[in-house]
Amino acid sequence: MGRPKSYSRDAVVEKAMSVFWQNGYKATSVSDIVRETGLNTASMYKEFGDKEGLFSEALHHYRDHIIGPRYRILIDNPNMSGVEMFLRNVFLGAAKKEYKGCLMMNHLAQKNVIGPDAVKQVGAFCAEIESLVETALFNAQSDGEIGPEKDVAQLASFIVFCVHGTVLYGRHDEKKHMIPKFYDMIMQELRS
Amino acid sequence: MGRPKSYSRDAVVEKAMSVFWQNGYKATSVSDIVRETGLNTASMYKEFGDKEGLFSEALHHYRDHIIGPRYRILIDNPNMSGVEMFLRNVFLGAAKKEYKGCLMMNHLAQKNVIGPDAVKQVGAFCAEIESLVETALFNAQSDGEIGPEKDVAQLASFIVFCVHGTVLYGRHDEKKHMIPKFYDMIMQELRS
DNA sequence: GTTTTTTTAAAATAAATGTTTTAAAACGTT
DNA sequence: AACGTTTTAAAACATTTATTTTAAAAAAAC
Repeated sequence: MGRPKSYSRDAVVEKAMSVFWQNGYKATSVSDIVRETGLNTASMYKEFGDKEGLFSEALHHYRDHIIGPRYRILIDNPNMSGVEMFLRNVFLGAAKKEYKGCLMMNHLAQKNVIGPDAVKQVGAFCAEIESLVETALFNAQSDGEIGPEKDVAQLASFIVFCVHGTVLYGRHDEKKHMIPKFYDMIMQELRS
Repeated sequence: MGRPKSYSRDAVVEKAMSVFWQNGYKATSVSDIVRETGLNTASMYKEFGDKEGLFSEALHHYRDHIIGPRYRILIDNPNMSGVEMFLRNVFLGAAKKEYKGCLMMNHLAQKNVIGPDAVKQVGAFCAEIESLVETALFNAQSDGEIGPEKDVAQLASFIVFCVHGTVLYGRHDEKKHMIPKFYDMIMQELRS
């Protein structure tokens, strides 16, 4: 049934994700993408509809393959030790990341530049991760691992902010020394 | 001699800075700028040469009017109390900022998108503020206000990272609760 | 081997964007 | 009021960018 594709959809999406991650949506042209991925322009439109469709796939890929696995540990362990493992993993992993920041968070302030679908996707993602952390903290509170007087929702957003806004967003990756400090700070805050 | 300008250069630069700050260099078109500033296209090219020239002026304005005054306190007091006043000022001021992040830091990872002059400007700015903090910390060390065993250069970059990467970069401005926490964390780190 | 289906390469189109030009309007100077 | 200079408005131009079209190439199905 027809000529087979000469490209791998997954490989294209992954490469496109890298480019979008590196430059941002608006600063990435379709030409950039076809150059970097080797994908043919027509094939790109056939496969993804338009530039935003590909960006949307890139966001999915990011969620499923880059950030998702990091949160997996928190899904499997929605409790204090899950939070601790999650943070240790993220804070240590931050040093070896290729690109800077969180692809989603990087586009959070660009609602007028990325399309409405992407805006929704980013919003849903933020709500999702915050909820994950919140649930784990809530359970930790039930288990008596963090004080009953703590504002769990507030702590959750604080943690998400630190993780995505600062550590994943480590533009200054040469300054790795701050990473264990943030880890200590958060754990101290949780335990105090 | 000749028709006087109907615009104020300063007002134009300030408005342009806002737009660049809000959208980023690449996602801001010259049309956006002339619409927002009311400046005539030809006047813009006469006055600033090209888009990058205007961006460069915007960076200068940001440095001189937005960030500069924040660091003034550190220039006038290159010592421990200067650091403390500076941090308090920045951390409290962060809540009321109109736009998100540091205009310079926002473009740090966009070396291929902004022109070479702007890249230099951003680099110089980063070196400059780091040096300011470092000098103050060095003096604080001489004064015996922070321990002699502290790595002052490391602390300086940590502080700059926190201030610009996190607090000024407060995309999540609804989560203001973390601001005093960062302040406490840094002061505690300095004093411990 | 012909047909059928789909990909691909390259050119074509259309819109946005950066920049320049042209001529008219505005103002100070004489 | 005429002159010289500069701004301004609008159109023109060139380039980039997103998207579509066209026809040739490639492989599967019959």
